[in-house]
Amino acid sequence: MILSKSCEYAIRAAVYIAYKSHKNEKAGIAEIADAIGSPMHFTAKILQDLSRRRLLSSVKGPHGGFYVEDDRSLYLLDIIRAVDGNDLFSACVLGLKQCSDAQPCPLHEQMLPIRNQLLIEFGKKSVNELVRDFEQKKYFLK
Amino acid sequence: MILSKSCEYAIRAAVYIAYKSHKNEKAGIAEIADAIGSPMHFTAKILQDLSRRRLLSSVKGPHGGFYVEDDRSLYLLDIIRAVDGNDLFSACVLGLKQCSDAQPCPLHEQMLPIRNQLLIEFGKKSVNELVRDFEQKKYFLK
DNA sequence: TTAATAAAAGATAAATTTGTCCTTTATTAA
DNA sequence: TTAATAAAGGACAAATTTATCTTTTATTAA
Repeated sequence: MILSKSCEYAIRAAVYIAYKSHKNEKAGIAEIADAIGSPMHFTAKILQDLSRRRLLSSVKGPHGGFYVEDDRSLYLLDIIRAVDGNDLFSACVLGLKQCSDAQPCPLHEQMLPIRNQLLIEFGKKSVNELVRDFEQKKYFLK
Repeated sequence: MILSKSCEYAIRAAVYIAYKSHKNEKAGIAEIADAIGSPMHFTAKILQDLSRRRLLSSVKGPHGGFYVEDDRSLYLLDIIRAVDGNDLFSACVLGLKQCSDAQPCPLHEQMLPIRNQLLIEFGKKSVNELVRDFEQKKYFLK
């Protein structure tokens, strides 16, 4: 799998949160988990982590919840890196420690353009863009 | 990570086994694990599975070990599918169950060419090709 | 100021992946 | 035919990922 389950939840939750923020509403964790079909407490942990990393914002208490400051500057790549790290874009596909541009594994060259493409697609895809698609009911989050 | 650890071991082991087969020798599991820097018994399980699936061959007893019938017809894609399944090439990147060509997720279109590229690269890369590189000491297996 | 609310945090557990060890079975060579 | 060898198979354990539940802390509205 390209992304971990945590990362999938993170992205889907971020889209839903941004969607709510668009309507000037915050999203509670129960609502989020329900909306994206994910385990609530597990999702909470992930979002709390994204909150700590300032990719999302949150407030406690009544009328509290998660929200995004600016979904235009929140890109999938940021979420992926925060949750799964950078391995998808840098770790050797064969698991060889020595593998590098200088001492490449036999798949290194072939993987480069693929990884770049992943970087490009995830890097240019903003949460805002996904929200617009979602608002037009182009897809579901679960 | 693109491939599981099991799958990484599988590919590296297959290359080493094919390399030995090239020299008309069989490879024992202790030797293989040593050559590719992997946990021996764990690697054994993986290879036994590949053996059952006829991607590799093996014989027990003295002068036994693993070998390949024809490394020219053994492609990385076969190994990857045997070990990790087809999810890398088909499962929705956001983990959405409903996602399909007919009802695509917002990343579906962008992922298609990337997945195709992966299919192409893994599909055209034979173990034999990696063995030739390995014999020319172009890279190491650990 | 208090009660209600909701995220944060902590502890625990289930599931999966990865890794280890021991016994059994098949094969070979002597 | 026997002893040695090496894969096959089974049971178990560690590590990681995924998931659940409870308590604590911060915030808000009344």
